[in-house]
Amino acid sequence: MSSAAKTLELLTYFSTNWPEIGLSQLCKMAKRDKATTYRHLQALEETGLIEQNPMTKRYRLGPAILQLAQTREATVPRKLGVQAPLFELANATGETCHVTVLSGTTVYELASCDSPKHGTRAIIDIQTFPLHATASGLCTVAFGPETLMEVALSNLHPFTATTATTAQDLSATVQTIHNTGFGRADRSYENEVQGLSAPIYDQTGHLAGAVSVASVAARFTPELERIIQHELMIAARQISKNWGGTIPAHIEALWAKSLTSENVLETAS
Amino acid sequence: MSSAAKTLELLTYFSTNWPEIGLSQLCKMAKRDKATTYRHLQALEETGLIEQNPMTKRYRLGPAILQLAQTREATVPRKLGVQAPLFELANATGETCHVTVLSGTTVYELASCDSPKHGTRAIIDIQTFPLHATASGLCTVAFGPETLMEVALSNLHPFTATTATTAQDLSATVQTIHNTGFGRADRSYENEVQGLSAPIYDQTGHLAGAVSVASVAARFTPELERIIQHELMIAARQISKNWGGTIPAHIEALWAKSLTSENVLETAS
DNA sequence: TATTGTCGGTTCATATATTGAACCATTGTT
DNA sequence: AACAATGGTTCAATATATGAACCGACAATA
Repeated sequence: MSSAAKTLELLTYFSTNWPEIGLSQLCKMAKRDKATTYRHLQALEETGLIEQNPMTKRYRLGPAILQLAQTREATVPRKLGVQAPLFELANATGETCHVTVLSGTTVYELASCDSPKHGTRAIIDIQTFPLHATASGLCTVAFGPETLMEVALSNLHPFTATTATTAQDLSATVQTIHNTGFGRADRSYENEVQGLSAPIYDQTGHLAGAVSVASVAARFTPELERIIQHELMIAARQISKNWGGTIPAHIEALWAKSLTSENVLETAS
Repeated sequence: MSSAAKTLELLTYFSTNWPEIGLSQLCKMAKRDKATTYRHLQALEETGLIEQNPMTKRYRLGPAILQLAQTREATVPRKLGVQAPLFELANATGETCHVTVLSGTTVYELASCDSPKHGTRAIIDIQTFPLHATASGLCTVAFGPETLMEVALSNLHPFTATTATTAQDLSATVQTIHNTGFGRADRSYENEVQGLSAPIYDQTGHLAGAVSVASVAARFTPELERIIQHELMIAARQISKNWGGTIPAHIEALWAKSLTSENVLETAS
C-alpha cells in the first residue's frame, strides 16, 4: 500500500457521526504509527482537505473539499453517472431499463436504455412515473420519505386490472417491497409489462431515485426475475456510488436474504 | 515534499474549465514523471477521489468527494467558519464586526463580534441590512448579482442626511466600491457609525456575503481606515477559504492597488 | 502501407523518502 | 505530586518512491 493511499484512507474515518478526530484517536482507528499518521495529516492539511480545529487540536474535513465537490457536480452531472451502469443493465437483462429520480413528490425519468437483444421490448414512454402503479414509483414510495404514501393514495388511477386501487392493496404491495428490497409492478401499469426496480441513494444518504427493468410479461420467468434482481443490485450500487452515496446496510441485508431464500426455493422445487 | 502531498496536489489541476485530464497532460501540468503520476492517480482512484472516464481514458474528480463534502457541510456550518476570523478582526480593529450573507436579494446578519477594546462601540442591531445604506449592503450590491441594484433602487429609505437617496448617488457610491474593493458607508445608516466592508466568496465562485467593521465615526481616521482595510482583507480571505471559496483575482488586484495608492498618498502628505 | 508521434500503462535497478520506537512538552486527573 | 492522557519530534534502519527506458495500441501523416 502506497504512502499516498494510506494518507487518503485517513479521510474515510471522518463522518457525520465522528466529525472531529484527534491524532491518537485516529492512530487507533487506522492502526498506524503516530508519527506516520501525523505526517499524513500534515499532507492533508497542506492541501486543505482537512483542517485542525485550533481549539480542540483535533482534525476535521477541510474547506478544499467543498471546491472539489463543486467542480465534480458541475463536471459529472447525475445523468452522466447513470449511463454506463444502465447500459450494462440493459445488456445483461436484455430488457428496457430506466433510471428515475425523486424530486419533491414526483418521480421523473432521468434516463432510459433499450436492449437490442429482443425484437419485442417494453416501451415505456412517460416522463413522470405513477407512484402506485410502476416498479420505480412503488420502490420510491417504499424507501423514500414517508409523506409519499399519502401522495400515492391521493391518486390511485386504475391503469390495468391489477393496479392497486385501494389503500389496503397499495399498503400490501409496499410491504412486500419493504421485505424484499425490490420494487415490483406486476402488469399494474401496462398489461404486458412486468417491472422490477431497486432504490438508488446519493450523498445525502437519502433515497435519490430508482433503477428499474421493464420486462415483457410473456417471457417473464422466476429465473429471469432472479437474474434481473441480481443485475439491479449491481446497477443500483454503481449508480449510488457515482452519485456519492451507498446502498444502506438494511437494504443490502434485504437483498442478501431475498436472494438466498429464492435459491432455497429453487433447490427445493 | 512528501509523496502524499504530491499526490494530493494533483487534485488541484481539476477545475470546471478543465474537468478531464489525461495522464500525459497531467504530467506536463504538474511537471512530474509519468510513472510516478500514474501511481499517484491509482492511489487517488482507489479512494474514489478521482475516477477514469472509461471512454476517454482520462481522469476526472470522483464520487467520494461528494460524500466528504456532505459531511464537511454537516460538520462545519458557515457560522462556524466565521467565528475565528471575526474574533481576530474585532480584536485587531477594536471595533464591532459583522458577517452578512446574501440570500436571494436580502442581506442577512450571520454573526457579529464586539471588541472589548473601547467603551463606546457601534451597536448595530438589525437582522437584515439595507442594501443602499450599509457597508455590507453596498458591498453586496457592488459585487453580487446585477439584479441587486434594481432591488436597492426600489428602496432608498433616507436613514441619515448622507444616505444615498437617488439613483445617481447610489450609482456613484457603488462605483467607488468597484474601484477600491471595499464597501464604505459614511454615516449613511446611523449618524455616528462609519462602516467598511469586504466581499466574501464561497465554493460556487460567486459572492456569498460580506464582512464588515462598524467604527464609531468620532474616532475614525485615515490611519484607522487603512488598518481596518488591511484586517478586512485578511478576514475576507480566511472566511472565503473556510467556505470553500477564494477572493477573485480582480478583487485582490483592487485591494493591492487601493493600499499602495493610499500609502503613496500618506507618504506624499 | 510504412512512418511517425502520442497515448496509457509497465518494468526494474537505484536512491530517496517513509517509517516507528523512543522521546519531549503540555494538559488535565487522581 | 505522581500519573496518564494528549499533540508533536527525532533519527537510524529500511521499505518505498522514483524515472529512464520500454511496450502495445491507436491516429494522423506521407
